Amino acid sequence: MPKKVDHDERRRHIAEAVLRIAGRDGLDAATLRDVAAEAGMSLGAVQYYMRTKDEMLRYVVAYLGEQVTARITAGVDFASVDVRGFLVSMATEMLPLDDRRRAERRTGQAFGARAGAVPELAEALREGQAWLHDRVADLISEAQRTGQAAGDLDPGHESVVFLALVEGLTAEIMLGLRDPDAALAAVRYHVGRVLP
Amino acid sequence: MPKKVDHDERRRHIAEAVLRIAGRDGLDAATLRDVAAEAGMSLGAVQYYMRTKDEMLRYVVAYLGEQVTARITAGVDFASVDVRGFLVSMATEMLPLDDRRRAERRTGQAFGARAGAVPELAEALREGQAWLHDRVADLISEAQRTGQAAGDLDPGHESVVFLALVEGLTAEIMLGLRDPDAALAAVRYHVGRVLP
Amino acid sequence: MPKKVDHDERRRHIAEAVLRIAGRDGLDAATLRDVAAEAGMSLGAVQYYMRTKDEMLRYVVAYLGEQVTARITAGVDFASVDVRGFLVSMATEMLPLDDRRRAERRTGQAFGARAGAVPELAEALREGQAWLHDRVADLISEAQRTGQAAGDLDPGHESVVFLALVEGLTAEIMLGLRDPDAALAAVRYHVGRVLP
Amino acid sequence: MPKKVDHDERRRHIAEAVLRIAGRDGLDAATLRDVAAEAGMSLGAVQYYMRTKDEMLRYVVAYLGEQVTARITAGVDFASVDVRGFLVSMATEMLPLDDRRRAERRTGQAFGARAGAVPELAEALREGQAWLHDRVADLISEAQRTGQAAGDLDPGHESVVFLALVEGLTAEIMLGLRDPDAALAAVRYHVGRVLP
DNA sequence: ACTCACGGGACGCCCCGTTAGT
DNA sequence: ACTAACGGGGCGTCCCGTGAGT
Repeated sequence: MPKKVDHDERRRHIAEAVLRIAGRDGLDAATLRDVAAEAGMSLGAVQYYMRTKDEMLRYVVAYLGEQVTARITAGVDFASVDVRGFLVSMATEMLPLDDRRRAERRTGQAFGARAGAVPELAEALREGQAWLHDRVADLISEAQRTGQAAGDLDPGHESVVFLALVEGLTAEIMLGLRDPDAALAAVRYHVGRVLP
Repeated sequence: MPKKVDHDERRRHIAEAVLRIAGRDGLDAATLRDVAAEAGMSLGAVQYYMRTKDEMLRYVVAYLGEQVTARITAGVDFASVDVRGFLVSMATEMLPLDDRRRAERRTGQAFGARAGAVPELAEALREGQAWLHDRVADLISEAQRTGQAAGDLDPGHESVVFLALVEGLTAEIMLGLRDPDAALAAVRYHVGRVLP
Repeated sequence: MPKKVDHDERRRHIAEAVLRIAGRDGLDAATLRDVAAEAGMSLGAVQYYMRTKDEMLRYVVAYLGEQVTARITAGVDFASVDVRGFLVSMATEMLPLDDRRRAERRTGQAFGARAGAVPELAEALREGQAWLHDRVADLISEAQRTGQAAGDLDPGHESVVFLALVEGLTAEIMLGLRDPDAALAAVRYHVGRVLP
Repeated sequence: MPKKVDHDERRRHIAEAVLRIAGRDGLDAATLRDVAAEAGMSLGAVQYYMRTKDEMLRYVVAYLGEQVTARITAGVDFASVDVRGFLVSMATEMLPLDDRRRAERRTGQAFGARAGAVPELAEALREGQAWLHDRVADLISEAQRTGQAAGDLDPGHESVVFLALVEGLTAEIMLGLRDPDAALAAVRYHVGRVLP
């Protein structure tokens, strides 16, 4: 009976190490060697679980996607009747307001920049985004039915605008162009105007 | 004085080469050697004009900023009374709707991702953004004075929202999450609601 | 544990390659690539054992020191009562009288020249020299006790003079200013006058 | 009538710059660029006077030789009847007891180390050394005639020993193995024993 | 007499991937 | 399941020499 190891647990462990490094020094600094060191294992071991660096990166995007959607769906109550509050708390979950989320977003952006060269990386992101879009659009429709929103709103467009707004603010925060509080205020302002 | 050469012309020439490469294969592919090849000159020559890769990158960000602002200010009429049209055409200039702009934005995003690790790179980006913000806010105030916009709008917040929206849509287009026409439609929709 | 290799054996192997190159074409010619070629291994392998060129150089100085002291202590009998013979054979071991020793001294001098710019290199040299000094001084004291040397000799000064003499002759031989036989004759003459 | 320039004056100016750099950071740091900067002229100008780096180095050795012999012969009185005092003051002139001499010797040693690879560099050094040897030997013979020295001294050997001693002490001082005062004391001790 | 522009050739460092070996 | 040893390739930097141009 050989030493049994939970392969996926090891993989997640490695992914976390990547996230920590990428959040600290940028994704470029995530050398296999450094990842191994950060994960407290040998270079060979890392390569045993992820045969190549590219495979590791792909795993990390997938892992990242899971994490993020899990967090978003966990923090908010989709059945809520308070659509306004819902959207604001959703934005709160998505914006890089603490270190953990900063690291995630930082890594996410790095992947985004790299996605042009490695197209398959984008796939995972696409799915999550589409799912979110539908969620938000549904909610706005719901709000119209319950009278929380004006009837002439276009749920699809509003959803696009809302998500792009959060995305854009995220990017700006990451660059230090916008401070987190101002970003949150902008979200509240926008939501307030859409759903008075 | 011997063979006089327009240094800044050479620098721009190199920057264009960087932009071409980065737009095609990502900023990571912008090796000094490849840049030299793309620019049709020797590695030594490139380094004669940009002593260091970092210096080159800094030059490219600055150059990129100039280009973008130049394009925006050129395509639109600041004295225009049609604020709505103005904002839409501004967004049209900023979104990656053609190859040239795709390449620019791609590079811009890559710089953004790198700015976390090389903080000084962020500075140039910051300035451009601040300038844009003020421009947009001013215009909205103007629109309020001429009655094009409702008096209860907050120009500052609206400016933040508008720019973040464009930024976010840009990112989504780049990732293939959103198609360009949908993005443009979303902008039109948003502007239409703010300035009816 | 996999393919076990005697690390220190490999390091010595590399050091020997450095010595060969430095003895032939000067220490400046000891490029990592050339060292690898001379050692019959890949550049990557060399760097696996010496992470940095500086580390390599430091190892070589240490190795050189060991070699020289080993040779000196091996060739002579410290318990010998013939102090005169001892000093002469010591000088014989130190002077660059054959190719091997020429190479060693050549490298040693190169390190000396470099030690000004890289102070930490000097440390290893210092130790060896101090050790030699004490050895010689002790022996002269011993000679005084056994009546082989005049009582008014100052062992410390004599030791300094003796070692500097050998050092100086070495330098002169290396430059072709003095031929080896003349140097040896000068040593014999000097020792003969001090210990008649 | 073209701008007349004293070519040799310029060359000396450059050589001084080399000496300053080499004395400060080692001869390896004497890049053409750095030399030009140190000399306060353009890289092209330096290369106009010394077509190649090798030529520059050769000039510097020659210049160094002149300087050193000039200093030695200037500081001492060859006609002196006090041979003991003469030798001590000669050593005083040769040992690296102040910054200027340290720099000179440092450079000299660097050239020595390089002389193996560039044999022609050694030639200049050889001549000076031979001349010194004869001078010292003559003086010791003179001392024997005037009764200052024992008759059984071998002037040739004593000269070799004396010069090698100074040379060796110089090297040791440069490495920080010996402090200058101790070196001077050793010289005095040695001379005192040879010429009581 | 002096300069600018340029070419080309290293060099040290770093990193990834693979395989022989437990 | 995990590791040590290695190969090979590439990147940024630096530096020297040359020659066209005042």
